[in-house]
Amino acid sequence: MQPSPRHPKKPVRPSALQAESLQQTRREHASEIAEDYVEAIADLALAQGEARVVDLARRLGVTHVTVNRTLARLQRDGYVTARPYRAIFLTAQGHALADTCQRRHATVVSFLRSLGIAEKAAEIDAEGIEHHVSTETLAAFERHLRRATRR
Amino acid sequence: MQPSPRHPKKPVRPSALQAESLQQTRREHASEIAEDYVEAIADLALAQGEARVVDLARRLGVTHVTVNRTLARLQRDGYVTARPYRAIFLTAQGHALADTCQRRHATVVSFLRSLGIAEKAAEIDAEGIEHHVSTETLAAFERHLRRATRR
DNA sequence: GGCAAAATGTAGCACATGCTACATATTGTA
DNA sequence: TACAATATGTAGCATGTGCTACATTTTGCC
Ligand SMILES: [Mn+2]
Ligand SMILES: [Mn+2]
Ligand SMILES: [Mn+2]
Ligand SMILES: [Mn+2]
Repeated sequence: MQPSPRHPKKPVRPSALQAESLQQTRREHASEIAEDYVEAIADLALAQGEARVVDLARRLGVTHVTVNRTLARLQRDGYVTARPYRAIFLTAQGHALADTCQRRHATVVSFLRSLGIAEKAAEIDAEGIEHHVSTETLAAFERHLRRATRR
Repeated sequence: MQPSPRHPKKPVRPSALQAESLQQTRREHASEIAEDYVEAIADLALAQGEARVVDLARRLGVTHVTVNRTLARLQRDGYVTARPYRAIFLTAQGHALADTCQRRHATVVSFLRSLGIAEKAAEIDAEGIEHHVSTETLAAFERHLRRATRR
């Protein structure tokens, strides 16, 4: 122990709440890659009928090796089906997640745009922010958009 | 190659932009832990005069082992000074980062609160969102706050 | 001063997520 | 149909970030 704290123990933020917040953030990070992948797969399936490893690599900004290993995880976790040298398809679970994520992504981008943020910055920031937006916050974003639109 | 795409190649989002966004998000994740640590160290230094490993562990919701290894990285990267069995202190570089992060954290929380989000949810979401807020978006949040306050 | 409790340090494991280099399969086309 | 280009797969490396179990040091207190 150290001698004398200059101030009585009065943490600016309660440790318990910050610990809880950070743990939540870590959980969100763990599911984040799955979310971005299923979103990209759904996009590609819509745009060109199917998603190939090489498309995903280009889209996600990683090598095909990384895509491959991640797809194995997604398959293990029930989000996609994939056979060697074939296209990748979403399971029902994957589709459900993709829908949720696409909708949430669009909402976050629109919300940022409504604050006057430029298209490109809105896209870039949304890609990170989207994974940390709770149901309550998403609802607040939608509420704000409805208000901004009505005017 | 696969036979015939049902639609002409018209990706919903351009691959290049999404790749760039995701790469930016990954870069932000790489600096995120450093940001949360220096913020916590600054908080603790203010509240009780110094930051100890055990305080950080409680605060960050991880074991003291994780704190230890992370502190080695922060030391390597010039954010903190630490000697065995002693308290941890921020370098000038660490202080600068902590100030920026504390200010940004406070802005994000206030912004979410101004949208009607409850205290706890605002804290939790802000802990993740803060690391993905660009200068432009932070400015927009501040602008919005000034407007909301003035009324 | 000495001892028990607390704090700190370290060894070693697991998993995620990126990479390069190289091997194999598929496909478009000459 | 063969072959070159493209796509896909795999081995092996690095780093980050979490953990448990155990060793060592420091500290509060009798
Ligand atoms: Mn994203
Ligand atoms: Mn994040
Ligand atoms: Mn944070
Ligand atoms: Mn923070």
